[in-house]
Amino acid sequence: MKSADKHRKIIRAATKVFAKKGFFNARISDIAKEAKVADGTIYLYFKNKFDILISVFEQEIGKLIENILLLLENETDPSAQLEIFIQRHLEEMKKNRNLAEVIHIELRQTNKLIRDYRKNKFSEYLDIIAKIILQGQNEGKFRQDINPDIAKLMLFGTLDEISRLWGPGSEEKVTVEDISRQITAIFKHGMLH
Amino acid sequence: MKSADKHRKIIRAATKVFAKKGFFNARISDIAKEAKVADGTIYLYFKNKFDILISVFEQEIGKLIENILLLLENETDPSAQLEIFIQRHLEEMKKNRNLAEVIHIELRQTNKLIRDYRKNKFSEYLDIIAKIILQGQNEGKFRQDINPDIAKLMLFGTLDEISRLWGPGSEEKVTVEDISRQITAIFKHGMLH
DNA sequence: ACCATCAGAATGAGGGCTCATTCATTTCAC
DNA sequence: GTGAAATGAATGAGCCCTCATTCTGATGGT
Repeated sequence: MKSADKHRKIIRAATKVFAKKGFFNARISDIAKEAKVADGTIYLYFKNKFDILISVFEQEIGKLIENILLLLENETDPSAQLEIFIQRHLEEMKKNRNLAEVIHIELRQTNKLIRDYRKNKFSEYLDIIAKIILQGQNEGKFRQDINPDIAKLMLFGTLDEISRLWGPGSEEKVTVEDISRQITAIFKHGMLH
Repeated sequence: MKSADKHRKIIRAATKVFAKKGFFNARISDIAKEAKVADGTIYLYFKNKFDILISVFEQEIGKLIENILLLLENETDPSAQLEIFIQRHLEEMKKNRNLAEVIHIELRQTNKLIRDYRKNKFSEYLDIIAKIILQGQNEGKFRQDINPDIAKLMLFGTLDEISRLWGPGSEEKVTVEDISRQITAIFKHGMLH
């Protein structure tokens, strides 16, 4: 039986290998070895190397989207929702470094190839932010002159860059809470006195 | 004579090719063809393919640093300096898409390889931001509880993500001025009313 | 002015290696 | 016993870099 279990096992292995070596330096045999299957087996579950990357991303970001949406349900204030989003994203990136690396490096490296795909799953993630901001504007809590589509990119860019703090070769002891607080503060109130 | 001219020519060609295809998909022969030299000639000027990337990055970001520092000299107010930085960065990325792509993709893709280098040249760029913020704090204009090293990452992350708006496959008509104004506003005053 | 000599710049064909992918064979589940 | 699943050795396409060779133009001897 082609098991969903094995499918997952390969994805998990691939995430690890991609994170460690980058897509282009990752060998199929590395992934196979990590997943404890034969090279050929991978091709029973995936079309090609690139298809593995897509699947990794879909799987991981999908889980994150679900998780965040669930958390947001219990909170109606857009300002608080923003804080939740920020904290949850950073938490996940700190915990799941492999995902952070894959988003950080691979999402960009393969930008040109992945674009169509990105239009689906990744923008779904970004749109969570945009919706929160729009909601805030409708409730008169956020400034009207902000373009949610710009702001969502600002926030994601911020988070993505910040999450490198927990990447390899960083001795940072900064906590997610501290950073979340700071980012949230700047986004809400700005840097000026 | 090994001419500096040819060196530049190869760098220019490489920038173009890297931007278009990404580092790993760029062929030495592509670069050679674009530069109108023989494949072998490239190895008279560069150690290897990766060395070309380093040089491209060094060259381009170096010019940008010089240029921005010059502009900042004429302005003492940190708040205005921030605005200048933001606008100049985005202007450059819009004008010089090749550089934008190289920063965007390669800086990340080759993160692991380039790290030593990054500690030098790239952080020099980031430190311009940090210094402005510190200055603002010393003058009592920016909030004291902001960590300049976090804020610099926020701003760079923001700008880097935003500059994708002018990347290939975007029909955006947004102007640099509009976006600069918006980003500056959020950074200074935040999103709340 | 002319040519011989030469240093070193430029060339580009192809060696040699690295993988992504395939497929003949084996193993396994029922 | 049969067909699906798994295997991993074999394949071959692709490309970085080398190096034997050619080209260029500067120098100096006559």
